[in-house]
Amino acid sequence: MRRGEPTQWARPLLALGGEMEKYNPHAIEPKWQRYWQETGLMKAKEEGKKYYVLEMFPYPSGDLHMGHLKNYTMGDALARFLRMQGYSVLHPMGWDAFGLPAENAALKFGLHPREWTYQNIERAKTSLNLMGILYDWDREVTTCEPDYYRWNQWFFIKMYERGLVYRAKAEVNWCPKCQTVLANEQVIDGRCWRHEDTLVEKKELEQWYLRITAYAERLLRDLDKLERWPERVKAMQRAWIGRSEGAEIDFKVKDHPGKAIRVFTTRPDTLFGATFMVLAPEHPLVTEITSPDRAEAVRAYIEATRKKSEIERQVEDREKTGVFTGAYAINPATQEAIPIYIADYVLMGYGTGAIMAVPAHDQRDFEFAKKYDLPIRLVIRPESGELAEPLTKAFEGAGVMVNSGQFDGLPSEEGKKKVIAWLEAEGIGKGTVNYRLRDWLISRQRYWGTPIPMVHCERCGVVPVPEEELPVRLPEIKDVEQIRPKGKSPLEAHPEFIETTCPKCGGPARRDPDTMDTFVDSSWYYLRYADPKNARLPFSRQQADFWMPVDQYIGGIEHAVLHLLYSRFFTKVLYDMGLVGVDEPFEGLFTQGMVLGWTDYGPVEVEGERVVLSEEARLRLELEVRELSLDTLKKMGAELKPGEDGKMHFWKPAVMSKSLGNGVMVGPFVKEQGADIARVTILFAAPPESDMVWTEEGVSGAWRFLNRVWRRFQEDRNELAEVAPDFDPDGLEAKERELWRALNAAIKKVTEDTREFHFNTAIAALMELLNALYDYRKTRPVTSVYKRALMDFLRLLAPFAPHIAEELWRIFDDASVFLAGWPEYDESALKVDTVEIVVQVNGRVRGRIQVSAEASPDEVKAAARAHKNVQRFLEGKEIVKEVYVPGKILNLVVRSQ
RNA sequence: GCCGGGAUGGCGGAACCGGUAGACGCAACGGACUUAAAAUCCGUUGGGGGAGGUUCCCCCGUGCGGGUUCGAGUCCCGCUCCCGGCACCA
Repeated sequence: MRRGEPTQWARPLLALGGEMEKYNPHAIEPKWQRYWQETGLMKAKEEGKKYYVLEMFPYPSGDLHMGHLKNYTMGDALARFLRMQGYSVLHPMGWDAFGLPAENAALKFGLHPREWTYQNIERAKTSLNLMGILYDWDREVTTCEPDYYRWNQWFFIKMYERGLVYRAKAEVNWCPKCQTVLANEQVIDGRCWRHEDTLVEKKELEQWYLRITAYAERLLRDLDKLERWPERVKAMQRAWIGRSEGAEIDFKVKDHPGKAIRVFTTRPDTLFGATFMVLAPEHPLVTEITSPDRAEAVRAYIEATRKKSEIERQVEDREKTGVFTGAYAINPATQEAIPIYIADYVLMGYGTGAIMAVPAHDQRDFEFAKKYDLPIRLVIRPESGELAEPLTKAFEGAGVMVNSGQFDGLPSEEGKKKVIAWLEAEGIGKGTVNYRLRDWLISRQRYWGTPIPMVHCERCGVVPVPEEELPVRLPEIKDVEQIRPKGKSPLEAHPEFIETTCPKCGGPARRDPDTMDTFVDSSWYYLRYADPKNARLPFSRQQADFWMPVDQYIGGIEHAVLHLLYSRFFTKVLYDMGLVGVDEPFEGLFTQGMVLGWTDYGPVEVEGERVVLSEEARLRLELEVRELSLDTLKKMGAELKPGEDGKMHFWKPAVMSKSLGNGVMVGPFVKEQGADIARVTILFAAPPESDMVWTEEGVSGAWRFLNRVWRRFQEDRNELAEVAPDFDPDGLEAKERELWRALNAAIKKVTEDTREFHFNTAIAALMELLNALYDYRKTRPVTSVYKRALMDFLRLLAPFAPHIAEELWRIFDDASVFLAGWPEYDESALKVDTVEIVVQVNGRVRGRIQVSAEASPDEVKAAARAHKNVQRFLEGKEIVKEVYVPGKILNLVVRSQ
């Protein structure tokens, strides 16, 4: 029965009579967890061949569920595997401890954000330990500690000195829920990245920026170096950086001598077709050039634009609107006066905030021209054929230039270059590259973050805090009310913090009241792990050089253009500063799928083929309709199952989350089932990169597998003591040889699959080997090969189910299985005496023959022709071709005689 | 619209470089054990058909339509649908 109650997966452990010990994870797991910590199994040492395994560090949110643990489980399996292979492994963990939830919780419970954070860290750590996930805790990094955030401040000042930090007044994104500004990357579809339901507002504020745009080209270009990154993450970063090549062209404004408007275009070849110009309503020149008779209309339009949300402005297929400013620009190619409009389809945030409109060759301009009856001039014709005029839509493709004076007849690609050369010669434009990427706004009007180490002095202006005075500590709070967001920085309310003296002139000055975006914290934490206790520097070059880059980074896709872009930027800056020797932080990136849980969406009534949703179910599913067909239900991946009340409910897998209440919590699960079972369930259910549904059936499968492992060893325990695992592979009898081959095949498969992150197939290979071990023991006694196979099996199992492997390893050895090395396979053992050759006639399987592995092609062909069923298909035919793939297949191509 | 990734049994998924499609697991069914159930063990399981003493044979089958090849889940061309990202970006 699949039920909602928390004991759904409770199941009694194997109860067998007699002297055999039953598999009891609860009895063995805590013991080994303590043992690994005490013996320092995962202590990283700077010696030998290094491998840096890292999972994205979490925001500490307390008790963890299986959805949180997937990437840590994978990282742990990989780290243990590499450790056994003899690598010097760095596998650290830390906490992205600054941020809003701590403040919100503080306000809700009247608890200091620090206390709340540290309580959560303790609980999260407990969950990780319960799962047997091992870290080098000596390297733990917690970003809310002054020892850590002082280096955020240090980097900020260093970047300031290099011109990479600046303060600017601009229209910024404001989240009314967070009560703070956000960076561009943190606005998703016009909404706050933390609050899907909250539209971001625009505010004009003076804020701190990091000049990430200075690195746009390198951030884009170096993506090509990242061979072990998923294509889609690279695609997302490329799209975000948004490079486009074109030209900037100055258009003089008629009757405004000396005034010019610069536009950006990717199609300089269409310059002769520019019949009007459009400015973004926010463009700074708008008020200057607007003629008095148009002033009122222009003012009204600007006002209307400002009221529209970003969302409204971005809706596709919205009818173009705009107003004429009364001013004219001079097309530098044709010398024609062309009207200047303002329209909200031109955005101030891209290019120069102004465009030359070429209605014949840009669909947006075309629509605008149609609506306002502006001239449409064809300046590109297709390579072949003619365009029928009047046009019904813009021709945006490449072609040949026409109506373009001296450029007529040039192919448009070549024309672009020629027009740019002409513009440059005339001094009225130049070829440029434009990026969509904007500078990173890092000021936040919140308490729980890194104070910005800047001082505002009336006499000296903005002055950085001297290095030796770092860290600038957050002021202590006496009352949580002091951190309540009021639309400006809570730190403003702390005079003992704000009021200071100017480092330059010693006069009275004020500290900057904002804190940094927490993405600054996570942009370099992986470097701190290399040297976490350094009090002199963020990390030593030497230690960083030993461990960097991160060889395998594991995390969610949601950070594709947030954390992963910021971290690449930071690493490049640090590289330029000579602090690290690598300019890319993460050599390999793996984005894991999510964990879904079966979720009860509420009761339904079934009426024949139709399912009538209750109000509760309809609301929770966010559906408009009241009923569904059984077919639709199936397509949604949903099922009808009883809920806790015994009535029919609508169930569907959904991402595990606190709000849906569908998370399988680590603590209770491990207590009732065990950590190894949880680990195998997670790793076996689906390929690691895909989403997996956590099911009771999956748990049963893992439980049965580990139980079978346990029993195999327990049943043979006594006999195993009697034999040594040494033998001559050439002296084995048939059944032994088969087992020996199966063992070596498994070693090969598990080794390769684990290295390539195919944990599901690695575990499948272990299951196959276990089946072979059972099969062998049906008819044969405990022998040396068998013992060897059992020992190697445990070593192969250890990364995935470490506790049971460590426990059973004690049958053979007093030392840890993780110090026993990784088994190597013997290629010669994979050979078989006889092979099965598939015999095809005209590509269709007609028989299988057993031949010696050394059989010559002629022998195989003879044997194939002798095969009874094959003969049937050869009868009366002539063999015209024989294709033989040694050891695999023989295809006889025949034709009727 | 553009970009990226997919589509294989009842289900999750395997299949190296083009060479036995469906590994491994789940579910289901049949049997053994048991007073009974659970657990465990053994067997069957892509669809259809045929012969039959263990077993064997034929046809169809990897989203759809073509192609290349002795041979295609895999390569090529043209589609459909699904998931994700971007999207008035000049």
